[in-house]
Amino acid sequence: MIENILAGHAVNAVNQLFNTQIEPSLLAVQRTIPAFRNQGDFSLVVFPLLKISRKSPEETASLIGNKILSLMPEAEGFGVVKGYLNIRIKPEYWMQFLITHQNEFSYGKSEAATGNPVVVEYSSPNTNKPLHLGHIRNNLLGYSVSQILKASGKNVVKVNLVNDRGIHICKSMLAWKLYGNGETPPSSGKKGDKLVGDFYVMFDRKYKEELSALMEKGLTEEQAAAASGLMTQAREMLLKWEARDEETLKLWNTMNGWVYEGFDLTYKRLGVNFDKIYYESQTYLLGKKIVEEGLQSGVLFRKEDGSVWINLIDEGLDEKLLLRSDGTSVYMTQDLGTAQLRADDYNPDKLIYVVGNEQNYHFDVLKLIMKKMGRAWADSIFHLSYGMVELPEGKMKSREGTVVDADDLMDEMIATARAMTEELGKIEDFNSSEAEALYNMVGLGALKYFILKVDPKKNMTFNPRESIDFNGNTGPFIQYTHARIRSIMRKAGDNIIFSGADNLHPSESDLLILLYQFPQMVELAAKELSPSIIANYLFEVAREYNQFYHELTILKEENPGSRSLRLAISQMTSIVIKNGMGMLVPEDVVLGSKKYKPEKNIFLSILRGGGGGGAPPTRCALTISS
RNA sequence: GGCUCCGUAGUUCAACGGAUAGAACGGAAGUUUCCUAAACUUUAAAUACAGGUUCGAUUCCUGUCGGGGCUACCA
Repeated sequence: MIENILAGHAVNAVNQLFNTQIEPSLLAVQRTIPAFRNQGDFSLVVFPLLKISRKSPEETASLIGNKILSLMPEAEGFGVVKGYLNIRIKPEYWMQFLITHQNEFSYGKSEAATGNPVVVEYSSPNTNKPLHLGHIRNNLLGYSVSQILKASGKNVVKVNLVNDRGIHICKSMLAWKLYGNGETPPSSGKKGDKLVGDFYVMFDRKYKEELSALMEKGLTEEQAAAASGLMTQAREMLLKWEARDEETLKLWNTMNGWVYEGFDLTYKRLGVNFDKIYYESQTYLLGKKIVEEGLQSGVLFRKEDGSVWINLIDEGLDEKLLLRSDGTSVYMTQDLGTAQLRADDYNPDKLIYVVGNEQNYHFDVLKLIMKKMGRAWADSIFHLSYGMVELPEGKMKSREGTVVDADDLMDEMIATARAMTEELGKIEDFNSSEAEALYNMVGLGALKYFILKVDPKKNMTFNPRESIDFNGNTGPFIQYTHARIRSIMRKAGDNIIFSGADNLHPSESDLLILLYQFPQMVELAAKELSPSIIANYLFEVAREYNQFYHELTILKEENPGSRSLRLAISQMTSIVIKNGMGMLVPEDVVLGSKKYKPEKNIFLSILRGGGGGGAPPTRCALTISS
């Protein structure tokens, strides 16, 4: 890439001028800021070289500039502002780039994957709670990071961890048994996950009623809890489950099945999917074995009451419980087993966990334990920790009933898209299924883009109204730009072949250089595990394209060289938007597939939602505060 | 209290230690006989505070103030 070529020549120039070999890292090559674009395309900061040159910044820059001009065939001129050397690259270089890549439909995406896989865990919700806004961020991040890693040439395995066992699962089962009257998703008309979630809530309500009744009789809260018949029955059910009681297992399978079916629908709409599902019910025993191993090797210790702990005080942390005094496992126990299983299954380069930042401590501890247990792969554990999602009205709180359900939110986004479209009267010639498809694409595209454009590390505010605006840094703005380009390409006909033009307009070269940088952006996003880098880049591409579109005529351009140049740039822009969007979400969900023949209205060109296959899914239980 | 993350225009987001801190929304003012105006152009507006390191700090370090999270034999 040209930045590296330029840096290489700069190193040589310094060597020849000042007889000093410098590290390329000393030289920062960056895109020239717009204010000085009249001088050059890329800039070199020469301040770090002043000690070597022993000359003024301006003089040093001029000397290097002249030397680079003689060394570098791609350079055609330079300008100097203070310590900044601005190098102009020949237009032919950018045209050649366009000639080479104009019809490369996989531009920016690596075709072949190499190396051991990267395992990305995401989603992992609690099967008692339907997915909410917090999960949406988790799912979108996990899916997108996986796509970005793939695009950068990694083998990626997307995995989900299902929290399908434990006392909380028994609570919803018990409530269904006692009060459910045989209700099923079809009989109630509820989604499976919602139905089970309702019984979980019902257990909690009945339990509290029982407690207050007992406390009215004079028991303390603790006594009441111990005397609770409901809780006793739940515990009994857990014991039965662990003892593989047939009837309990049957109910367990049935109700889990309902939840998975419900989650499946939500996953499908979100457009996420998984390569492998891990179930806690299948990993917690392995976790217990690892605890056993740790006890024998002396890494772990047992307290008098029988509970097992690890001492991490020397590491600046605390003592951490790994097994309860009654021998049952805790959250961490199963994670030890799950991590081991993944290491055995894939021998991965990296084990990425997409989990909210409230669990930072948990993953620090997980990594440390594995290290102390002598697992060489412990260092490959990486917690992709993301911030909370808030609403303009404030935080979601389950107690206050302000949790935004994922399905409801998606419905609302689609409804807003409908209302806005109808208000503008844009699609009067659409049939109903086309219109529905459009609302889906715009509504869901808005939601997904808005959430992914923010740096994962940061807390964010999701503003539904703002997200769906066609003006501004939004998904619909990018979708609209893509639709505009497709419209032009359709009118231009199929074979656009650019072979050269007389000159480059600044709008053309700015856009072209931006397109040129796409692969670098993918690399950066993969390195940082940050979809926001791709999202913000795509916005810039779309903005730049709209400017270009407004400023220059394309189809009606009379100069054939310029016309084909602009068409080829348009073509590449649409490829970059399509491939880039595909690294955020399944691209046909937000940009449409080619199956439609959008003759009557170009909005159809962004139509048609596909959606990936879904699969069943704990870690998200606490992304909302309670 | 301890640990940790974060404080950038009115608001929501950007900025490998580099130029005059970018956008978007909202505010103000414009652009349609022309490939989609769900677009484009112009404009006012910000680095919480105090030190330090550096040729250069929004970025790194220290402290203060303000906010989030964690600190369960919950997950």
